[in-house]
Amino acid sequence: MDLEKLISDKNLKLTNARKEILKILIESTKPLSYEDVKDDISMDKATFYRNIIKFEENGLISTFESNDKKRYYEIQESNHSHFICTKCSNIECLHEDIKVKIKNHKVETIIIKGICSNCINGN
Amino acid sequence: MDLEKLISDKNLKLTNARKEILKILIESTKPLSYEDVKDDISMDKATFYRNIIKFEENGLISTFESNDKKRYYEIQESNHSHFICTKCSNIECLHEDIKVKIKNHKVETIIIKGICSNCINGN
DNA sequence: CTCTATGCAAAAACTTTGCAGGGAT
DNA sequence: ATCCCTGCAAAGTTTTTGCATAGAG
Repeated sequence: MDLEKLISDKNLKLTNARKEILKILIESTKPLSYEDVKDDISMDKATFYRNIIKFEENGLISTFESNDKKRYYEIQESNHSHFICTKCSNIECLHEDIKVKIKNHKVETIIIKGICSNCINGN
Repeated sequence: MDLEKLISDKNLKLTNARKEILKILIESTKPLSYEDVKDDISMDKATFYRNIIKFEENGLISTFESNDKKRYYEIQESNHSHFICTKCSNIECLHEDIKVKIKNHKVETIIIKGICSNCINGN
C-alpha cells in the first residue's frame, strides 16, 4: 500500500507527521491508541490528534472507544469486527466476518464486548 | 421490579443514592450518561461514579463507551444491542435480537457503529 | 506566496481519589 | 459499634484549543 498516495489522494498535504502515523497504523496488526504509539512518533500529541481527526474525516482510518477510556485507531480497509474484553480490556480483531444489517442504517463497525478466553480460564 | 430487593440481594447497603440511580436507570428507555442524569439526582458526582462501579461489579448494570467520550449506563436485564451513530452520536437500542457466537468467548454486548437514518437523509 | 500544519502550553471534559464525617445494619 | 457510604475538593487521564512559527504546494 502506497503511504504517500493514500495521503495525497485525499488532497492532504504530505507531511512527516502524517506519514509516520499512517505507517504505524498500516504496519500494526491491531488497533492502537495514542498511548500505544507515543514513544514511536516524533510529533507532538496535538499534531497526532489533529491528524487523526483529518484521517477520520477522509475515511483513511476508523476509530472506536474501549473500556479503558482510550480511543483506538486503525486503517480503514480491513473492515473487521473487534472483541473487547470487559475484564482485561484486551482487544482482539475478529477476522471471521460478522454481518449485520439494520434497516435504514449504514453499518460501519461491529464491536463485541464480553469475556475473552484468557479471562474465562481465570487469567 | 423491586428496587430495594435488587440492591440488598447483592449485599449492598440500601442508601438513597443507590435507590435514586437504579430508579432512573430502570425507568429509562435508553442508556444514560452522568451528564444525562446529573440534574435529576441529589448526590455528588463522586458518589454517583462510585455506585456505578459497585453496580457494575455486581452485575446490576451494564456500561459502554460512546463516541462522545462519555460512558453510558443501563440496567442489566434487557440484554439488547446498541447502534451508535458516528455522525450525530445518537444511541439507539436495537430490540431485534442479534446473536453472535465466538469460540471460547463469552459475548455480553454488541455495539454497532455507523450512520443512522437521520444522518443518511442529511439530518 | 499562501494556506495549512506544527509545537508548546494551557484548558477542557469526564472520571477517580483522599479524607473526614455520617449512616445503614 | 462497626464498616461502608457520602460530600467536598483536589487530582488524574485523555483529548482539544489558541497562538505564533514553520513548511508544503
